[in-house]
This record gives sequence, structure tokens and C-alpha cells, in this order.
Amino acid sequence: MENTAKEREELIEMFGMHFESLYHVPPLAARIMGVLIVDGCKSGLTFEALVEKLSASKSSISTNLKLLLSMEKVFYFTLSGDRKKYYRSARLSDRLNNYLKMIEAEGKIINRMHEYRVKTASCAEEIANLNNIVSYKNHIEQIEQTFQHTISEFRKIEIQNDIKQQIKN
Amino acid sequence: MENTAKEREELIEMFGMHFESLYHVPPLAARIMGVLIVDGCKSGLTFEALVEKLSASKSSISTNLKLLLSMEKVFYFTLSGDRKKYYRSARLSDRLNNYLKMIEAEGKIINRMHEYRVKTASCAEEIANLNNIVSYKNHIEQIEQTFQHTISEFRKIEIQNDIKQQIKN
DNA sequence: CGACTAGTTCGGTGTTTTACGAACCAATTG
DNA sequence: CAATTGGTTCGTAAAACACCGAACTAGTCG
Repeated sequence: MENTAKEREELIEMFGMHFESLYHVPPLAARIMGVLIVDGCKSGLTFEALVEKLSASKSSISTNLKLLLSMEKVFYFTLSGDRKKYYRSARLSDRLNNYLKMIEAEGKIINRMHEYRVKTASCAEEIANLNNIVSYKNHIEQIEQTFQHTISEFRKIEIQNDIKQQIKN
Repeated sequence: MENTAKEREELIEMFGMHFESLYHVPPLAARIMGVLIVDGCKSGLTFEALVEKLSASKSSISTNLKLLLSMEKVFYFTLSGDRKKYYRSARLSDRLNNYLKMIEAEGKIINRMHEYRVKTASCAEEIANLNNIVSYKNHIEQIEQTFQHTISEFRKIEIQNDIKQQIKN
């Protein structure tokens, strides 16, 4: 049993590192994401629970939670007759969407790059390089489409799960 | 013509922003990447050229270049009879590979997550959630494969271009 | 060998970030 | 209305970061 606890710690740490570099958020925010995924996937975690689990101050949790809410990486729900907010991490499809956004950013900049090169190309070498850019553009677009497809497929599953959940309650 | 210069500046700035957030490097390192792509794609840029173009100190350029070299985002080559190093940004396929790495990291952590959940799942709700994770894992793997395929396709083009280049010289 | 080129390393400084405690607010409860 | 709960806001201390100049190294040339 102690082994499971250790594994839990490791998982939270792993998620923390992952989100810190991926979303560019403070360490504490990343760890919040971690515990929300590892411990809070079913019913959410309260503000208090986060303070305890992460042994951080109320103010730090508040600030970082606000950040994550504004980034839509985390959301909360309330229960009637309960003043507390229950926090949960965003859906898995949102994580996929994050990668899509990065790749879209790359795509946009490559388009600009291409326009610029077309205008300024002068020698044969540069024109050869242009072909390279076009090919890169096409690959990026292809990947974007794959992502879009995967995300929409995955969203369907999530929506179905949500409906099941709602029927149960 | 003044318009092109402005567009160039904008492109460098765009690349800078992009790489800063993507690779988590200091602003100057990101701008080095930017100028290397925009101005140095054909024949590379010298250390000196970078100092001038970015109007930064030699020490800052040195430090950031060292960082980019260690990250393999930048490489250099030398010409016989010329003491200078010529810096170039990594290939486009390496940029694609960077996204693959991120997604692989996500995949690994999701695997760990799944193992953990299998061990700790107790109620029906948790088991339902498990299916969700499995499905996510599968989608991630599918995307990884697409990426691997795209990267290997793209590498072929790059290698062909390299050969053409070598024949020319 | 002295001067120059090409670049690195070191120490320091101004800025930014991160987390904190204390004070505060707003809603509820006895 | 006083006390408690659930949380926010603000000012700040500590640490990390980014960039710089000065001093230094290592190779080259006259």
C-alpha cells in the first residue's frame, strides 16, 4: 500500500513537470493540475483539499487556481447546499487541443515565412529552399487535420460519458 | 523595399515569440533562432553577424548560442581556411520532431496513469473513467504514428536537398 | 613575439517570478 | 450581531533569470 502512495507522488510530480513546460505556468499551478488529475478525476477537489494536499498557502493556491481558471485548464462546479467549489482539470480533449494550437501557430508562421521568401527569393538555391517550405506547410496542414479529426472523435466519447454521468445523478 | 525590411523584422519577432514559448528559452536565444531562420537559411550566419543583427553583447550571444547548441536547435559548420563558425538553425524535420517528443511525453505519462488507475480503481465510476484513459492512450498513439510517418517522409526530402547541395559545391 | 581575431567565462546588476503571510471581504450560522 | 467558513487581495522577501562588460584564452599573422 505504501508503494501505491509513492507511485501517486511520482505521477503528480510527472504531471507537474509536464504541464510546467507545456503550459508555461508556475510550479505550483502545474502541481495543482497534477493532483486534480490524479486525485480529483472523479468528484473534484475543494480549495481546502488542494491547500492540504500540496501543503501550500491559501493565497498561493488562490492565485494559481485563478490563473488556471483563466487559462481554462481547470474548471469548477458547485453542489446545492454546499458553499465550496469543486475543482476539476479540463477534459483530455482539451489537452489534445493544446497540441493542435501549437501546430497551428507553427503553420501560421510558416505561411508568413513563405510569403516573405517568395517576395525576396533571387537565386536558384533560395528557390530550392522555397519548395522545402511548401512541403513543410503541407505536412503541417496534414497533421492539423489528423488532430482535428482525433479531437472531434474524442469529444464524442467525452460527451457520451457526460450523459451517462448525468443520468446516474 | 522598406516594406520588406519591416516584414523581416516582424517575422523574426514572430519566430522569437514562438520559440520562446515552445522551447522555453530566453528571449535572446529565441531571437537567435529567428534570425538564423530568416536570414541564415542559405549560408549560415557568423557569431559576429548575430552580435550585429541582434545588437546584443558577445557574451550574451555566446551563452545563448551554447544553450541552443546543447539543445540541438542550432548547429554550426566551418569552411576550410576560415576560422569563423557558421551557425544554422536545425532542420524543419527537427521542429516536427519536437512536437512528437511532447506528444510522446504525454503518452508515457498517460501509460503510467493508466497502470496506477488499474491498481486503485474500486467503483464503477472509476472503471468508466479508465475506458476514457484507454481511449485517450490509443488516440495519442495514433497521432504519434502519424507524426513519425510525416517526419520520415519529410526527412527524405531534406536528404535529397542536401545531396543536391553537395553536388553543386 | 606582439598584435589581432574569434570567442568563452566570470562576476555583477537590474528585473521578473514565485510563493508567502496578514489583512480583508462576503456569506452563513448560532 | 459575533463567530466561522471559504476564499481574495496586497505588499513583500527570496530566488531565479537575462543580459552585460571586463578579463581572459586560444589560435593566427606579420
